Amino acid sequence: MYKKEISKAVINRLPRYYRYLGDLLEKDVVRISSKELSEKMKVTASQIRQDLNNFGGFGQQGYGYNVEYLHSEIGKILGLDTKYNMIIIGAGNLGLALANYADFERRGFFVKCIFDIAPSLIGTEIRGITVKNAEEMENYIKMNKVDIAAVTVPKTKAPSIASDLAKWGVKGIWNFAPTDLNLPKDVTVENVHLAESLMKLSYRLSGNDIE
Amino acid sequence: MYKKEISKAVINRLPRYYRYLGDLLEKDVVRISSKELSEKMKVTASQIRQDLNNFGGFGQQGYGYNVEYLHSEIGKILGLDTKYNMIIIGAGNLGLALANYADFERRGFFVKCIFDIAPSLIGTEIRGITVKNAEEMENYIKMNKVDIAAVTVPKTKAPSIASDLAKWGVKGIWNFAPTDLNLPKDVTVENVHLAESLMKLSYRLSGNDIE
DNA sequence: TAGATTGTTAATCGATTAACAATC
DNA sequence: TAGATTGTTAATCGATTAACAATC
Repeated sequence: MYKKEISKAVINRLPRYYRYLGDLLEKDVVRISSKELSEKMKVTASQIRQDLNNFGGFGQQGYGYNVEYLHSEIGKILGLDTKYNMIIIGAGNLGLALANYADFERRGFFVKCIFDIAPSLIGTEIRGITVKNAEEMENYIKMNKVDIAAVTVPKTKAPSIASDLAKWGVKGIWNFAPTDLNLPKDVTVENVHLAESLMKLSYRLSGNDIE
Repeated sequence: MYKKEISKAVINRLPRYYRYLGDLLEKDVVRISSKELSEKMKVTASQIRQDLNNFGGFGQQGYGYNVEYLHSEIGKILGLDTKYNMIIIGAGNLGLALANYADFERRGFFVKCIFDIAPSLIGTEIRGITVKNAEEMENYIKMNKVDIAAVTVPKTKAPSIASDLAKWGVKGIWNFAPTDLNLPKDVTVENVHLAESLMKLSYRLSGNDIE
């Protein structure tokens, strides 16, 4: 079956729709029109309808969208109906921050363990998640299903660790190191480049932005 | 003087150019052509030249670009020739991770202090940065120049804290809370939505992506 | 000078918005 | 039924790529 390729711009917006619909759900809102949602989200109603119709007709003429249904459907599109096993490489503050963020579990992302090389950290525990010796990583990955590895190691170490992860079968890399990872194309890399985010803020503060 | 508005897509790419040029600089590369750079970065040479020419002609026909000069010019465009005073709101793991990331200082972002409400954290120190009582925040901001506030507090508290920050004169908010902040338009908000980043990864892993 | 590579214009491609017929 | 709002096509807008004259 031919599947029309969905543009990256659309995908990037889906999590935000999901978040707004989740918030509405919590407020027990039952239905919402693209117009109302567009006003809350500060986008055009047209864009919302276009985006959603990439995946199917989730609404009803004259009524709008059922919040709970749409929320759940977008969740499925995003793959949030699946459980993912995640490991964290690097038990620095960032690694620990991710391990501590219990909210990921609510979305189906389960942190199974953390790997580090520092003897002082190995064996410690955080929210029941053990810090293991990085030397055990290969074996662990081969013996357990690991869907996602969050890489929070220094820039210099990230590329080789990522290659290893890919070699050992990890298909999803959540990369926090300030470098690009060139991996086989069956491996998905999602980057979080904090320094670059801060530079964008800096640009807009600096007055080089529209005056 | 009329200044052509620079598209957001271009701005988003600048930090990445800056990073690649910084890496080249460290390797003592003196010159680079748009073609070579495009191959490294996996973009088109045309795009690089278009992007740069939004800001002026940094290159030289027949030669290419001087790495050091271009790096420095992009740094200026991004406002990295300025010093920014930053505070962090929330001394959780994420707040501490940011405080610990000394690399920001190299780019001109100086973390002056952290604010929290937990008595157990107040008064502690990290890399010489003190955790202060959140009640002192208003006074601190009014007495000191604070350019950027990194908000790493829970979703429920973020909007009101951000409003306060704006009211007290902070013009740059680096928001890590999973919510949108609606602030006066003279306040710049840069969001880091980790959960949304993870959902994008999930989407691509889930097989809803192009098969 | 000849070769290389930019800066820039023109062509293409894709994404967003507008409009409206379909229909609940 | 009449009104509302979707799904979808068409129009517009913007961003990317291609091409090439300018020039180092």
